[in-house]
Amino acid sequence: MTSVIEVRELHDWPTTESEAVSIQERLRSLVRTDEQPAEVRTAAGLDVDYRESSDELVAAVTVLDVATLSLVDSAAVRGRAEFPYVPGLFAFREAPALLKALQELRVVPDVLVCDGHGLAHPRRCGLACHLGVLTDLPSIGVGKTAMGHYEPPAEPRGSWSPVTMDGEEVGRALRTQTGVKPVFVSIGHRYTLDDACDLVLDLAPKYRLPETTRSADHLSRRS
DNA sequence: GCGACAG
DNA sequence: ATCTTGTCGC
Repeated sequence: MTSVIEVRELHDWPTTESEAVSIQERLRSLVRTDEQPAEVRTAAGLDVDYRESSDELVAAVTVLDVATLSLVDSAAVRGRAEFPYVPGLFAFREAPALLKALQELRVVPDVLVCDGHGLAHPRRCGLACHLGVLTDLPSIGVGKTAMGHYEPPAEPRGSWSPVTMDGEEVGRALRTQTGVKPVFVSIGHRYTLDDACDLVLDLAPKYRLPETTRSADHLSRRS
């Protein structure tokens, strides 16, 4: 059974934190920020649910039609966290199972909407960058809490403010619902920040989190 | 040296 | 991530 999504073998599995850091520095050099898909008709949501023992997990991917937010495809796989949770190395914990789930899809989504950050990361290589580079698919990160500094955006839906790290703009705090805490959007791979924010607003017409994330979260909990 | 630090 | 009550609103 061959996958429609090919996962590139760009690195060995790290044994230590310093090996993981080296891998991120190399993956970072492969991130493309100068491209944008001509047309984004479908978007994938990715999320992981942890079970007892905290290293048993279920990774879920859902693919939604952006115009209608209806479900086009989905996949869920059980797995095991292969790395401890270390801030900054989060991707090594969740990416393996998420990549397996992506390989079970029957359609190739136009963009991956990841539950975590992309360039808004100490080494500018968060989960969304890992998944984007390893699949070579466009990707963005949508985090629920900030990494970096920001001022709260204005109250109306659609308002945003820059998120900075080391004086550099790495993402945006985006208000998806008026009067509700913002989400934190950053680039993963082959996408622009302006378009990422437009996409997240399209995907979040009613709730704070995009429907991609919500549907993947629901699927992971039921699988 | 200490705090902060996605999920 | 997860542990947790009641409450408000559709």
